[in-house]
Amino acid sequence: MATLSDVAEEAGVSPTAVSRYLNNRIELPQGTRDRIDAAIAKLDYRPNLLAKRLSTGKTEAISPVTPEIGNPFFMELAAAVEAEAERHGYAVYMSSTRGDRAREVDAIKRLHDQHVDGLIMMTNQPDDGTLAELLARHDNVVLLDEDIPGVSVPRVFVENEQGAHAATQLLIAAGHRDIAVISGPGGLMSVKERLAGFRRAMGGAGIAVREDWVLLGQYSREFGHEAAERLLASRERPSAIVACSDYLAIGVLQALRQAEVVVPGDMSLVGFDDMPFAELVDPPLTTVRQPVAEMGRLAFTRLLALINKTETETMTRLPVELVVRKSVARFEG
Amino acid sequence: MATLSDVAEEAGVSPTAVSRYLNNRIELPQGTRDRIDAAIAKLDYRPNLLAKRLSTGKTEAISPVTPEIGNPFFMELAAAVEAEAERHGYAVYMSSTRGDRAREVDAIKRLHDQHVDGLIMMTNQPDDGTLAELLARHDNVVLLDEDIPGVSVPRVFVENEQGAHAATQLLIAAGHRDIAVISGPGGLMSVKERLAGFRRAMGGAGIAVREDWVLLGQYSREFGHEAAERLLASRERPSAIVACSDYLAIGVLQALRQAEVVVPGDMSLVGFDDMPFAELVDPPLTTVRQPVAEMGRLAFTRLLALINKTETETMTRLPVELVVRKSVARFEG
DNA sequence: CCAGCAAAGTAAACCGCTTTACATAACGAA
DNA sequence: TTCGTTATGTAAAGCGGTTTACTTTGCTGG
Repeated sequence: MATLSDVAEEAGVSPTAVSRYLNNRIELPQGTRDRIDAAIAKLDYRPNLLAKRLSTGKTEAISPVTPEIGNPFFMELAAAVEAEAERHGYAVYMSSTRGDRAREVDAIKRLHDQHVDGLIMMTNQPDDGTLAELLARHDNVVLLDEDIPGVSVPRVFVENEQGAHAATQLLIAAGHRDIAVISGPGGLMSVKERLAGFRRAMGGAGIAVREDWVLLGQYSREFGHEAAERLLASRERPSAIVACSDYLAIGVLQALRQAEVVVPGDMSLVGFDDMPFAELVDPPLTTVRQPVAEMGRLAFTRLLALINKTETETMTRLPVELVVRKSVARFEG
Repeated sequence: MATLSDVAEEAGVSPTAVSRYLNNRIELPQGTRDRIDAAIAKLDYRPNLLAKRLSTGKTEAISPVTPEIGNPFFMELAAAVEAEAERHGYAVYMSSTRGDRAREVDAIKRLHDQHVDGLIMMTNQPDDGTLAELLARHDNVVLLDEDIPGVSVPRVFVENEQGAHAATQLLIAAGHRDIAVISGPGGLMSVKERLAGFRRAMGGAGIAVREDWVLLGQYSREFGHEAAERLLASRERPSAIVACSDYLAIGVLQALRQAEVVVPGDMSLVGFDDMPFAELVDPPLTTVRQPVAEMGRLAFTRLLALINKTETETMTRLPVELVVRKSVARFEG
């Protein structure tokens, strides 16, 4: 592998000249430039990024940290981040934490170790304070999709409250009054906000919320399944369910199918996220779409600003959109 | 950020001593060890990986290269690789090529740039020779899931032929004789092999393969849709379809639903891959499961062997498994 | 009493690049 | 002729580790 010095020697100049030339820090006459270019081509020189990084202290790389690789929502988000980062010449190193606190901590430390210039954190579990404390000591982090309370960094979220409100209103408008809601861990911002949106819609229609129909657990298929079974087991059944994540909705769908409850005939259902499979399931799922591409794009933009010290704290809320498919029917009392 | 020298000074020894101690290249008396440990703790020293890598030329990192982030199959594969790599203390940098030749080339060059010690390549388009030529000049690459003809590196594939054979036999055993097959780009090894399996099963049952029912295109939902429409438009319809990827199967399913062809009543369907959504669609898809976790694990193991120079070329075939769900029915002539 | 050896380190070069401060030559102006 | 500029570079010190080849010291055995 050719080095900078090899090129310099080949071109008959000093390594300094080559380095500065390549970084546009010097004006050289045409002749010299040609010789250097020729040497680079001849030797197939490619700068050693490691050395460059060590020397400059900049890595030109960022890392989206996602809880689950394999979760389509986070992957779409990460892909969006990647696309935008690439446009700006930044390398992207994806890392997944599998919802493991220790791995989240690792990711942050990796930033500290200069692996990357910045982090875009996504998480799906409530923080016990560990992350907040760690993040407080680091620069160049932006939070995406979910909050970590107590840290003051740029944040990119969606209108969770409005989304859940719209979803619930759709059900109410279809004549439903007995509506259950299934959501993730009570500690998460998104859970609280979506729940708030649900309550506001119910309140607005003058319907009392039955607290035994408010089921909080994990944002997982398994919990969706379990929650739906619990609802079916209760003496009075709701006629509609708001699932605060498409993962939950899928679980619900499975449980209902097993119980031979027809969606939307016997039970209406609306999800949240609009994951890629939402339109593939049976029936195609009515759900609240998050603007994934825009979220990723914006998160990177914020991070870049942070890296270049042109920004401190900001929080952005992106709008969501109700996507009506086939999982909601009119309630025929 | 504390450096090795800081630690050395604090402990009253030379940087060399600290370095060698940390890398287990020297035996030091208890007292010295304690002083170094104390200094490390006091200064919260963390080695600078960049410097370490520059110095040693080893990165202790690998990179799975996948065509599409967002494709659950590749993501599961990547996750499996990651899990195994982590067990061995290797960092994992995921990169996606979006099926773009230029980005595949980039990924290989990154290896050359010493970003990573090795690559696990996945691809989903036939190579025009570019990749083969590039790979021939590089060490430490292993191919996963799909072949790139003409390169001699370790490879981890599945029994494509057997899988398609089993799937087709299932249909034949259910009484079907008019069977169509939909697959990806004809240049891909997996396509050829799955097609071969299909033909062997048909031949074994003494059924002639109708070549106008052999539809090759892309491994995508769109092509699945298109191919299914083509089959429906033909005067004689098959009674069953072998889709050589679950992505294709999903597209087929959509087209059939639109045409109000009931699966499996009017048309039986079997997929390939067993992607996570396969059991979520309607009807749950009968498909051929690839042992994703084992594939990822093995690919990393091979790569590690390669890095440590303990292996040259090998090719492993992992068995697949037919997962019977609800998309196949008996043919009632 | 001293050669010889093990124990406990260390000096300095190196990995490949960047950057600051300085050098040399040529040229025009005073 | 001499001086100041400008154009065209260069030497050398980092960045933070690793590693090879030594050195020093103390002990042991003959």
